[in-house]
Amino acid sequence: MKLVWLRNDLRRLDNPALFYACDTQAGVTAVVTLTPQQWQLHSEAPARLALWRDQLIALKADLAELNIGLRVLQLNRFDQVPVALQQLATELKADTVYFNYEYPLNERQRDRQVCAELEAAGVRCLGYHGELIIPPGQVVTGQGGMFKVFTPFSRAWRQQYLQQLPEPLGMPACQPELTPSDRLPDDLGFKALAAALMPYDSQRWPVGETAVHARLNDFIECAVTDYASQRDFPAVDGTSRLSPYLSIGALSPLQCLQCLKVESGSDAWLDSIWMNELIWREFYRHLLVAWPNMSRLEPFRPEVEQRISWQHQPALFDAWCRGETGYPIVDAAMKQLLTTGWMHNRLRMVVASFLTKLLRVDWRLGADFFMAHLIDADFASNLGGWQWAASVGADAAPYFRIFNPQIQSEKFDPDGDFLLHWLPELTDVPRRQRHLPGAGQAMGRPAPIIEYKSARQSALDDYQQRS
DNA sequence: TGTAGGTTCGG
DNA sequence: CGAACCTAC
Repeated sequence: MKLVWLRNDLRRLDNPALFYACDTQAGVTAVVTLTPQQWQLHSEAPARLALWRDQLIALKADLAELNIGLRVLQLNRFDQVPVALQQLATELKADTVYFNYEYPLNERQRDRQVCAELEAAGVRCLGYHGELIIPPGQVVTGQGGMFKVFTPFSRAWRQQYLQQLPEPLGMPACQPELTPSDRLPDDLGFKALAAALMPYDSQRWPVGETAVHARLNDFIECAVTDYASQRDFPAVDGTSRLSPYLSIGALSPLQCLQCLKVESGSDAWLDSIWMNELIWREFYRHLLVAWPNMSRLEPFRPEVEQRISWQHQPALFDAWCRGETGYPIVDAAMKQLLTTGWMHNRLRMVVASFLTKLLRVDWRLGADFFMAHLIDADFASNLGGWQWAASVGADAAPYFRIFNPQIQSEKFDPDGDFLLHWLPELTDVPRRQRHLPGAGQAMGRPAPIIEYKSARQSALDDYQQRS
């Protein structure tokens, strides 16, 4: 018997752990570990957990077609996982546990402890890099170190990719006999965890193999060519909207790239801007592995952060969290996040720049807030993005890159469609004035919590200061 | 994956 | 007077 420990890899196709477990036809049981207390410590977003649950429910049925049963271990913290898995392996007489690596420090430590426990009990542990296209450590500089800048990393990454030409794995082999699942209600026992979950728009984020692959194909066939011109407009559905699926592993990045490559029918996919987004994801994961302090919330460039005096003003942070800064584009973006669990990528940059540069609130608070709310929350990409915005990351934005919320709004939501959708109070404000800080105050919108010009100047003075 | 403030050029 | 371009932050 083989055990497959599923985590954020809820898919049958191109799942190395699952594929190789099924290879031997020795009988396979899948297992998940529920650790609500750990989720809380990690600020796991309730919408993301609900998506994960629903994808797991769909996957359970798909696994049954391969004669693979599902066991659910109800635990609390990571430190309870080793013994629980060892006991299950013993009960099922499993000789091997398969899983796909996760890269944050706590997860890696958990996996090390699990493997130690299992191996002490005579059970083999096999890990795979199913979450990445190219495994960590395989894209390095001439000196053998990790790239600190994206562009050369991207060049080396493409070279590596063309050399190896990895192909996604197919459907795992069907097992001789259905292994028994836990007897669980239809919701797999998640009812007890209701407090940790939040409903999300299941029309926008359908789960299950068919729906997820339909979404991928639809994007690649219809939208990827317009991606470069459309992706920056929050009122337009111009992004792939695949990130939640990548986050829970309903899709692998290799499947995304393969789909792009096959559909393009030429070498055009090599120039696709969208491919860059997949490579950014690889970049930040490689970085997380090469540099453990990233998991500990250390900035990549402490010498820059040292110059910054974070303002500890809870009232300002709270106003940002609630979407009541008085800056329409910032507030509309935050309301989109609070209501739907998702925020358009351009707006993530706008609100992150606003929080770190204009309010000068520590980027860690923003990063934690995003983790707690985003349906596509991703530890590595989130840290990378926030450090980028705060100018303390690898290949960070220059410190003087400060977004002007009003200009961003006028440029990327020229008709104010996005603003109106989330801030209907602005309906009667003349079109041109909707972008202004303080717009709609007569209709109950908040006054601006900071004055842009002076806040920008303070940030410049702060970041610029010689040490 | 920026902005401000300048200059130049054409209508 | 605005668009286009340049440069420092």
